[in-house]
Amino acid sequence: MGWKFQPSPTLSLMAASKDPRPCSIADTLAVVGEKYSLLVLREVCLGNGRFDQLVRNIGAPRDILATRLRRLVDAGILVKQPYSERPQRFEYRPTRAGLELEPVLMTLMAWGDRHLRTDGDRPMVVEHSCGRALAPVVTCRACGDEVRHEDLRAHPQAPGWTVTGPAVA
Amino acid sequence: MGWKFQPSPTLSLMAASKDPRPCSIADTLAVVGEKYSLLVLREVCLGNGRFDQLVRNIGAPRDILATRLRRLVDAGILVKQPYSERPQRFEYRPTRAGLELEPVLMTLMAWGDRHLRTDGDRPMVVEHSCGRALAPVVTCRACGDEVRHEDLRAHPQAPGWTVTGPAVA
DNA sequence: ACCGGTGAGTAGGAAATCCAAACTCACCGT
DNA sequence: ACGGTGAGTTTGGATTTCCTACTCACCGGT
Repeated sequence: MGWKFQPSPTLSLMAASKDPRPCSIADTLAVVGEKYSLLVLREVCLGNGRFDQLVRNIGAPRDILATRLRRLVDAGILVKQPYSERPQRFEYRPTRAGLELEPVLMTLMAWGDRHLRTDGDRPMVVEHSCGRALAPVVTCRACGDEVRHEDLRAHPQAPGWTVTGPAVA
Repeated sequence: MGWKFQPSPTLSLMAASKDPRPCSIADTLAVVGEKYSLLVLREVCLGNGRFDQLVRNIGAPRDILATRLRRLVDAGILVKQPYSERPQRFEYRPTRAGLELEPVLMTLMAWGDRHLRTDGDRPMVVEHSCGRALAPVVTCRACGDEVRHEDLRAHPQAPGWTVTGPAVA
């Protein structure tokens, strides 16, 4: 992508460059929305954090991958840890903030499983500690109910928003 | 972005072009991972589905937006509905599949609110029908528990995967 | 000491995308 | 007739991406 960020961007600077609205979705995508970034996170969460592993597993060009890794480290989503001195070798690992993006990955995976695989074959099953295959559901922390579009109403807290009201095809 | 898709891609064709692994995360990102796509979905879920509204609210170039809209319609995430004949005017609305991506948006928003806004001011609050501000949590459908990294184990169902095992910084 | 191999990148130019502004086309209101 | 709106398309230049090759540091075997 190129979610527009400056040469030497403090995190706060680059986030709000183009989107006319203040929005945490846009800001988050400015950090992890570029091509490959979320796939990097997928690999790193699986424990495959070495540069060449990432190149092989993601299929990204090495230079782009290097750029993405720098960015994710800058954003506090990954850390670069040495796993061997002499020869110096590094491994990228998720920080706590990085791990908190894992639910996004799970939700994306679930959507893809449901809507993109008519054959019904999941290429990957994630097992939850309860013993079952994970089927992630987004719920409301307050009431515990599954979040459905009809139950949501948006309340802009800052100028720049117009909300016409929900409508579904 | 450019998540690599061919000139005249049937949905199934373009998904699996470069990623060496079969993966529903990658496949889903191939559909909605390009720049602006998820912001389009944000707007459309808010009911702001007209072309010029989208241009203004997202800040995307008109040609790119046109491309994204075509793609999202092709993918069955949006539909283009006339809201006036003579003059012909259209509005994009989410399909059911599109709405099922809303949890992804909520999760991204929550992450941004928590990690990108040190001031603590949310630019937008979504109210749930239970009366509280929505704090989305991803849970396991089977047991209802919140999904945490430590509780997950990946089981590849297809060749191409290596899972080193979880590790956190 | 030499040879080949691995990990982690960097360099350089071609190819694809993105962007902004201008342009189109159909219609409407006055 | 004139200006304005909605929904795009065109154009040409600025950025990004992509691909291949190269580097640099080190290791292990002979």
